[in-house]
Amino acid sequence: MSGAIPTEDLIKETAKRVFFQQGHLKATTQEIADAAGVNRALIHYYFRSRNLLFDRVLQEAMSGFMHKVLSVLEAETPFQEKIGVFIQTFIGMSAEFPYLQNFIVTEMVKQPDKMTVFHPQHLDEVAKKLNEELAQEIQNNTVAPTTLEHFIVNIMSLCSYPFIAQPIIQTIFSLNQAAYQEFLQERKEIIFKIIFKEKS
Amino acid sequence: MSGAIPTEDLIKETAKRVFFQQGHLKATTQEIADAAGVNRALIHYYFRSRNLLFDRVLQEAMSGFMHKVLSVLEAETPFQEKIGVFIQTFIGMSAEFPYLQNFIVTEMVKQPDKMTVFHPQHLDEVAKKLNEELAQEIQNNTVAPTTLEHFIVNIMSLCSYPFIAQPIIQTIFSLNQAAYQEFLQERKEIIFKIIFKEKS
DNA sequence: GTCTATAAAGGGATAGAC
DNA sequence: GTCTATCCCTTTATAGAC
Repeated sequence: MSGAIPTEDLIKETAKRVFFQQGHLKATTQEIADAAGVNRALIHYYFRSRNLLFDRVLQEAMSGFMHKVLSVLEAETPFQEKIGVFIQTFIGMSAEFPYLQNFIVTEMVKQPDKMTVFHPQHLDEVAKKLNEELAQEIQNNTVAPTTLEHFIVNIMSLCSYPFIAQPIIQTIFSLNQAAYQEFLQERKEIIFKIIFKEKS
Repeated sequence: MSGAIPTEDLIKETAKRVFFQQGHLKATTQEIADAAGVNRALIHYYFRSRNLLFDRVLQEAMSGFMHKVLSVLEAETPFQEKIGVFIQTFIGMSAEFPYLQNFIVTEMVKQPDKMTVFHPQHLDEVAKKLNEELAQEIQNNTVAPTTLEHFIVNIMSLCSYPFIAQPIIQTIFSLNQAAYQEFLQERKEIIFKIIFKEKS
């Protein structure tokens, strides 16, 4: 039937789920095959090896993430609004694939060559424009003096770390699953407020 | 000779180095033995299995980290100074074991029961005191209104993430190794400034 | 305590039938 | 395209000599 998902895509989507949603970094081909409801040999038929499947899935996830984030930063909206959407988007995507950030970091330590996706061609002109806008904010005294690098890293840190370190934070503050989800949502506003100074 | 390191400690220290400084999460018993300059069988003689070695080394690292951080927060110094030391300490320890945070998270996803170290007995009273001090800062308008949980998570995020995500950030901003070390040092001041509002 | 040799298990990969 | 059976390699773990 025409509505059925091709086996290749089924395997790929299942792998994404197992890796990035369940956080099962070391999932074997057998486990992925079981989760997809297919025979293990089919993974080798379509992807030749576990590594090639892994790399392709990770590559697609990384470039998808980067693409979405960049498109937000390229938008022709006021700076503060743009950063607000950036925070929303970053947290939203992380909520969908809670372990992706962790995977990226763990993997990129081993294969730094696979990271070109994080520095696309037009990044420099995007940065140039953001730099001008940031300078304006600093002049307006809505942002504490800083560089674009620190400014961006601050936001990424504040958005990303609570997902990466979820089990630790949950334990420290004795938050159950529901409370932690609530906590993460609260952060959208908290982060915006810490980044931009109240006008007084 | 009496100055020699006992083999058991040698293995343990070597494992710490391989795991948390070199970031070799999947290091085999053979690789650890080689790095320590001992025979592989000795690892099993002293620790019985790779898992037990791994767990003990991780446990010690985690409790050491938590202990040091808590002792800073318990100090009888002014709040802002205390938080300043906290930032310095957190970044300092992360610089010594750049991959520890990553290990903890990756591992704690699999064995959440091993995490009791992150919620020691006296944590609640420490939190109570910090809460009062934070309330005072908020009243003084030196900290934007927030909860202690978000306040602490903000600091941990800002300190920890740049280590965890080093390869990504380096790529995005085209920073070489030396530039990145400089960048990390700059953050000590940057983080303090973003946490505490300038008095005006 | 330290070594060598070997067992035992787990998982990736391929051949070949259907 | 999909399955079963099998091979092969890696790595952990143990037995036993020194």
